[in-house]
Amino acid sequence: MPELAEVDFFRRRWDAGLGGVIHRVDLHPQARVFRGTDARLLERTLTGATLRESFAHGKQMLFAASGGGWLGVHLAMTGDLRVEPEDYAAQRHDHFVLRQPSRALVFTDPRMFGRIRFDVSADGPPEWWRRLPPALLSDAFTAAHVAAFLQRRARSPLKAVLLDQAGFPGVGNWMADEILWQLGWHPLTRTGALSAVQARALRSQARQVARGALRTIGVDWTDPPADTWLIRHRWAAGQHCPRCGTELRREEAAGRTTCWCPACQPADPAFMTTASPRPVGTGHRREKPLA
DNA sequence: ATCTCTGTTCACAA
DNA sequence: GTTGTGAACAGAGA
Repeated sequence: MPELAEVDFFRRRWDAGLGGVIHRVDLHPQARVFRGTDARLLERTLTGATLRESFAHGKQMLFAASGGGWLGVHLAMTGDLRVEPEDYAAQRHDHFVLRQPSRALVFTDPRMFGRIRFDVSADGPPEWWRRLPPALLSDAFTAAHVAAFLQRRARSPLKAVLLDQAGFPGVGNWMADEILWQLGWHPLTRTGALSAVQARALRSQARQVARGALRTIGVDWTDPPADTWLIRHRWAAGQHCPRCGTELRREEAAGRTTCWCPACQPADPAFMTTASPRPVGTGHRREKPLA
C-alpha cells in the first residue's frame, strides 16, 4: 500500500502510543514478517518498555523504546499500522500487536511482504537505519548526490531509476508516475539523456511531489488536488489527463504498471531506452505447465 | 476461473 | 559492474 507519505501517515497513527508502556506483545515468531529477526528478543525487550519516539525515512519506519529497543517496520505492498481498543482481538492477518493500557498498536499484512526488524542498542539507531540513503527532503539530497546516482543508472529508463530505493527512497509506483507527469517526461526516457539542468529539475520535482503528498496524504489521507496531480486519474484504464484531456496510457514499464499522458509526455525516439512497454490487462497468460 | 495490485529480492541472461 | 526479465513471496478484490 504505502509510499513515503502513506508511511508517514501510518507512523503518526502509532504515535498515539508514544510515552505509553507496553505491557504485552502478541506475535508468532515463525510468521514470515519476522524473517531475519529475533522475535523472541523483541518480545522480551519490549514487554514492559515504553515507546519513546518514531521516525520515517522513505518507506522505512523506526520506533525507539526504553531499554534500547529499536523496532523497524516496513509495510511493503499490503502492510498497515492501526490503533485499536485495548481489548482488541487480533484478526486473521494481524501479525504483531503491542498492547498498552489504553490501546493496541496493530501491524497487519495479508500478503506478508512487509517486514518487522528489531535491534537492541544503547548507542542509537541500528546500522541498517544509519545506512539509508539521503531522504528526498533532507539537506543531504543534494544536486550533486542526485547527479551521481543518475549517472550510475544512465542506461535505465527514468521510471526504473525513480523506483530505486537507493536513489529515491520512498518513491513508489504512483509517485514515480506523478513526478514524470508533472515534468512532462516519458517514463522510458533514458536517464543518461538528461542534461544537468534536467537532472536538477528531476530532483526538484521529486521533492515537490514528496512535500505535496506529505501535506495531504501524510496528514489526513486526503488526495492532492485532482486538477493538478495525476494521482487521482492513474488507477484505472480509460481515464483522462487532467492537464490536456487526452486519454492516459497504462502499460507495463520497468516491470510495473505505468500511467502517462501520451500528449504531455511524448516519446522522443532519440532519448528512449530500448525496452518497450507492454500492454496491461490484455491477458498475458502464463503457459500452462504440461500435465 | 482469471487477472490485477501503492514492494522487494533473487537467479539468470545479455 | 549494469540492466532486463521472470519468479517468488501470498492474499484480496474485480
